[in-house]
Amino acid sequence: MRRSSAPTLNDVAREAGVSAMTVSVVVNGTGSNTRVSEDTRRRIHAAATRLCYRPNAYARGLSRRRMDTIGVVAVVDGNEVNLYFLEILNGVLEAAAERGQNTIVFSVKGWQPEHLNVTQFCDGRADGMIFIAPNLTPEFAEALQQRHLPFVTIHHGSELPNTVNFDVENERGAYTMVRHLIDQGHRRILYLSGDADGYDVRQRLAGYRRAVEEAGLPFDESLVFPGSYSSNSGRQRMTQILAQNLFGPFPTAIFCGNDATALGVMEVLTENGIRVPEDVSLAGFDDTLTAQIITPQLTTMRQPFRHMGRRSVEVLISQINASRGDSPANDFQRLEQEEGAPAGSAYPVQKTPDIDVFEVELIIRGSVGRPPLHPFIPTSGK
Amino acid sequence: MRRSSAPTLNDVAREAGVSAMTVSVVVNGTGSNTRVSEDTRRRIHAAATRLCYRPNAYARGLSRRRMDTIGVVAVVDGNEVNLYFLEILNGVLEAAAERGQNTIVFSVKGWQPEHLNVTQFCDGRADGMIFIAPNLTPEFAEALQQRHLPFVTIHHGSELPNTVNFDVENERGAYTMVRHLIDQGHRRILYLSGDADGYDVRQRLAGYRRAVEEAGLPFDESLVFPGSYSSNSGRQRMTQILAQNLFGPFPTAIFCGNDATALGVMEVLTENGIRVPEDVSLAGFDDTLTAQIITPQLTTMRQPFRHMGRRSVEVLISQINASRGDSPANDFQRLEQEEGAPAGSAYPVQKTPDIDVFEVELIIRGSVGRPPLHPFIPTSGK
DNA sequence: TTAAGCCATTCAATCGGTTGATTTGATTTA
DNA sequence: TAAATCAAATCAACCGATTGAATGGCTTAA
Repeated sequence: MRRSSAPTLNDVAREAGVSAMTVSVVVNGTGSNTRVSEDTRRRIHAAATRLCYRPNAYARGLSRRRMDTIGVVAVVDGNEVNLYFLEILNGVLEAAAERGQNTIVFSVKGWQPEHLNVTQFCDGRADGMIFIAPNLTPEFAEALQQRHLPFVTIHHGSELPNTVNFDVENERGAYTMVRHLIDQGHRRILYLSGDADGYDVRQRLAGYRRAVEEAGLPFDESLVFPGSYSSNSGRQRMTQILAQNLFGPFPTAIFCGNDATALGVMEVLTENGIRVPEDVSLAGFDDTLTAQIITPQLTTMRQPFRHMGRRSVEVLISQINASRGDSPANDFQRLEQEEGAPAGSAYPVQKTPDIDVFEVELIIRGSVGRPPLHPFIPTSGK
Repeated sequence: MRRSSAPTLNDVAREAGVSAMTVSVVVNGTGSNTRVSEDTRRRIHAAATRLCYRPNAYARGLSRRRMDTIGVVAVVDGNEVNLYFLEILNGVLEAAAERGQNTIVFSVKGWQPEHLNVTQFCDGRADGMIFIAPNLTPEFAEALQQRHLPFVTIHHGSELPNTVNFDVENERGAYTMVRHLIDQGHRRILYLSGDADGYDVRQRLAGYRRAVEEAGLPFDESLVFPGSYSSNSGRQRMTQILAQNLFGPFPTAIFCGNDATALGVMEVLTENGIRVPEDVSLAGFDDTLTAQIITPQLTTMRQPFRHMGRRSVEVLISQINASRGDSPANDFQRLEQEEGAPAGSAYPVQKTPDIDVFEVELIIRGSVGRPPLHPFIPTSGK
């Protein structure tokens, strides 16, 4: 019984009156110089078009031992969507498509190490992996390396041996923001930080501290509230802070470790009739899309998410290429992306990228102003 | 030269001192009853664990002729990210993972029909496709069907032959919202609609009209502004409206065809010192995450995005199963998802889903209030 | 004792391609 | 005219699995 679905190499061969191998050669442009006569080539192309032939990606990948596919690990985690994940993913999708690479999204429930079974990424589906904001153990990284699966990380929490990680200037970012707040006249700056054992969290805290101390202000630990980088966490902590009036005079500015937190804080402030920035200034970190949507718009540090996604693809691909010794691309891929790069040059092959720390940019919007003459006094919930 | 990377079936077989076929049988639990002796089984499992064996997904897919993978088409389109896409994708990822299905995201630059090359989805990578908010021509759908590639659409713009489409009650949604506005006392309701030739756009407009006419108000076409469903479009049109003062008395309420538009409108209103909802009420449609983030929070119609994503996976899978006659799942998949469903029951196989129109829900928040006593009078830009 | 039956395992073909080596036949060179 | 050269196409093995049919050893019934 003939298969009902897609036409195969053999169907095309039959249709064109040649053998399957010839078709393969034509389709892939292998040794395109003189191997196949112009006439045959035309016949085959005609047959392929007539049958709407498309090579089976998996069969091809199997024999070539390369899938031209990169994997991205997505966290499916409760209900809160990580906005920045989408922005990075966008960059990844774009860059991958430009290079004729496919993208496959692996979904993982939560980033707890126990959920991260190395082998689930090692089934040949992807030539390499991008882990976004993961919580990988060194053992995990080692296991991947042992399986010869190239990978890069974005926003990885700590340093991993022999691993390319893309991150931003966390310390300088936080420093710059706090410096900005201080320049505006703020002296008591609350800091809603992230999970205490995160790498970036520590870096940003360090930036906060440096800015404060550099300005000759005391570093007051009671102004720092660790939590998680989510709007929920921001909401909870802010509520608690207002209710319990945990410290002396109310701060004139609140710096949040990321935008999501700031959004949660903003909600609570608004609910309590505390105006931003008249009563208290608010700053975030990330510049996710929502930052410019809320009112007032959020002053924040911009992370070049899309760019990071793109860059991680580039580096990953060169890593993949380095781990074998060949060049990519074939007729079909080329055909489908005429636009874009000249496509003549091979990809740069470089072991280690020169850039893996991206600059952040201070985005000044309406949520930060000068401190009020008389700092806000919460009506204690007590 | 031995391959450096992943161990294969043969490696395991050698390690366990049996043939590859036996390993295959053990690994897949095929005819698990009595075919393989307990002892051999144990030896094989041991060997597999020792070698960290994981079956190559593609080789397996090739011989099985099923990849256990569903494809989702993502639009990589300029800079504006479709928030709702992520929300649907989340549901898809979740539901797919629960069923041991993988998800592969295809990226397409824009939804113009000319970008939609049918064959790009027909390379065997996915067993079926989910198209989100596509602009598919009937020819395209037909081509897919001809290639026997099961697919479903979400928010498809028009009716396609023999195609399952998931959508929401567009007409009733718009009707309900406008009704709500009228109930609040509004009489002049501006409607910022979407692209005129969209299906849902027409439906929502119909709902708007019905509500207006049912209330005995005249349907005034000069109050309807078509555009695109983006925040940019909302910004532009609102700016224009304010500048040109295009109609008589300023409306007391603005209904936007989707949340993104409403966000753009909100920005412009705020910039111009027009207060929401004191001066004008504002309503959206979608209930994306941002709706509850902005201040004031947006009154909107909730679409069950995640649920739609989940449901589309279910239906797609049953369509895939129907298009062959078999049952899915294997040892590895089962092993990796112990939690979740009892996994005992087969998937329901049904040709046509009974539900493909989802209910929307009126979410009342702060952006809608009673109309002002004296409607706002814009200071004409002229 | 022999045929039948059952277990446990292996054979061999297949999925849809790729690729280095090889065949075929025509043309050129010695 | 035989040998060497070269273009055009094919052979056959392989990628890593799956699967229906076949094998061999052993037990049980006739």
